[in-house]
Amino acid sequence: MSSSELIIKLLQEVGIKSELKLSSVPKPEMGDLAFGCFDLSKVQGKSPVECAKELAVEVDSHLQENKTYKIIEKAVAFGPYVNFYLNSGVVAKNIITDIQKHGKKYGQNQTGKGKKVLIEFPSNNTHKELHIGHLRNICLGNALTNIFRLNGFKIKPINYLNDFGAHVAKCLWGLQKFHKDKKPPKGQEQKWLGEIYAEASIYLESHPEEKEQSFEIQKRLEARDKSIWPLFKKTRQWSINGFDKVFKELGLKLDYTFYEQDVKDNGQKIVDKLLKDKIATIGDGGAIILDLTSENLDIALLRKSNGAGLYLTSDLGLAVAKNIKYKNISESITLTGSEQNFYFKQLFKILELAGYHYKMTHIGYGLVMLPEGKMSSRTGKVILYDDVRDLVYAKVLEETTKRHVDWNKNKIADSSLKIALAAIKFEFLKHEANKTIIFDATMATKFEGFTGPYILYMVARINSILRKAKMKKSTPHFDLLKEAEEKQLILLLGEYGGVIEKAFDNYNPSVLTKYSFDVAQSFSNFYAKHSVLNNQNKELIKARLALCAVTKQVLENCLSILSIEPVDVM
RNA sequence: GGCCCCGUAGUUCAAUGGAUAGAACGAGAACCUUCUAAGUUUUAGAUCUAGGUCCGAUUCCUAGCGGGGUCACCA
Repeated sequence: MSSSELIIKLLQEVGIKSELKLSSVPKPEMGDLAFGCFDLSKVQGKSPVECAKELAVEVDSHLQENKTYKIIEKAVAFGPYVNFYLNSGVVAKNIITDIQKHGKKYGQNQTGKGKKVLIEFPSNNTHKELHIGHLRNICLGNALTNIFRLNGFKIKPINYLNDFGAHVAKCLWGLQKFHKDKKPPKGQEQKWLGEIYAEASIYLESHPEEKEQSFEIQKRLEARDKSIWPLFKKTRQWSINGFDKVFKELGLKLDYTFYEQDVKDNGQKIVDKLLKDKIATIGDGGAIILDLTSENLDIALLRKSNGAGLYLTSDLGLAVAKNIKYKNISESITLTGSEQNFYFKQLFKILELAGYHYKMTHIGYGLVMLPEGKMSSRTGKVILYDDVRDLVYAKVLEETTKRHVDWNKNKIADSSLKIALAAIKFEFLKHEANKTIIFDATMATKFEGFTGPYILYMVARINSILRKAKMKKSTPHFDLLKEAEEKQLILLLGEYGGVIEKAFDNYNPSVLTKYSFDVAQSFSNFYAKHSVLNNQNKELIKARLALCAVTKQVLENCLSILSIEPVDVM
């Protein structure tokens, strides 16, 4: 039983019936856990301060009589709160042995046992660039996948590659018009296509009279016409190969990938059915629409007047495909930028009207903006993932080379890449999901303070201590861990399970970046004030080594959720 | 204009309706004969405005101001 569960039990025993929630305490000298007497004051009709005073006395005397609560030392009233002081030794023993026992599985729960969840991301487009918006998407998706898994869900990360829309036609049109006999640089095929797409897109904006040619290509594409199909297949594969490389680098492991060209026709069938059932109607100019104004969702366009499908058409087909591939889905999550929030409200409503009733969740994360404004491929103001990685990597490489003159080139490169990816991922995960990020390159190349490298550095320092310690493993005397910094660190390690639940409840991995930083900082405080190895007391060294090892375990668990790989030395 | 999201130190971000609003970067001042200075200590510095609900509001409600997104043949 955890210390907070025990306190709740204790409060129940003295007859508290209101909702029992404990909170943390602002300063360590004021105790370790607090119970606010606000609800109680309403029930008893006294002021919260008065209630706390009486309750503290009652609880404290109950404590002294009852020997089952040796983890709780005393209860003291502070204003409207009753604060509980925990016994350092018992707390240390409980938490440290719990972490030692469960290791990588420490803090997991079974909330989602038996439930199958799909999470769909990054849902990017072939023939287009991969920019830092996609990077945020992948970082969030990876972390959410891990968070769901730790909460007991069976979660399947799936991708939906949009390989069949107008963007493909635009790119192929540009390729034929401006680059007909050119070959892409080797290994850069995907990037090359993305550049051509941007070029064609900009060109067509200022030459609308030529748009017809791109529509023409799209028609041939949808008809799988022989004049365009081989070029489509070849370039599509370039994109897919390019994405796979990035996905692998970022640690994204997909369970399955759906392609728009495979699902679009099924989407058209659903539109036909909705029309037949008189749910959808024919609107202005002969397009097929669905009036959702009564739901405050305006009008959704299901099929163009020329018969061609839209993004929405394909998304209906995707739902069909998902339910064929995966049975008994309890929840389907889609992760996109927040500019699609409205679109997904419409889509989910239409799917409901079409007879789909599992839980559908759209997570719309905030846009990634540049200090000078919104990213836009039309004006060429886009920061590509590759460029950010190269920039951060170059900076880490410089630092690592300076610090480790004795390392060989491969070791420096390998370590630098891991640190660079840690810096990037952490940077993109530390903001709350629904908030806009203003991406500043100078911030991303700083590796101090609330950053990924700071966490890795603490893990590396712990590794260094553990390497130097040559002690036999034995059960330490946890009573020896009584310094304030030790106690604070241990209590923080005990909160890990609750943090995983919170991240899950809010679909928000940022609480984990914050928590891992708190743990790393708390360890750093301990490290600065107390030496682990330079000590007369062998038993104290053993106990502190155990604390170091479990701190490392919790930090590595956090990093693993964030899909960040630690380094042994840095 | 309708709808959605956001407004907190110079900057980037925290804070289940609760104790003195926390960090990081930047600026100023310290600390490497001491387990890795990518570290630690320390000084200055903030809740957009006006109402309301509440014992108590950064948090909830209303209005306004400011920023972003979105609103049928785009993805």
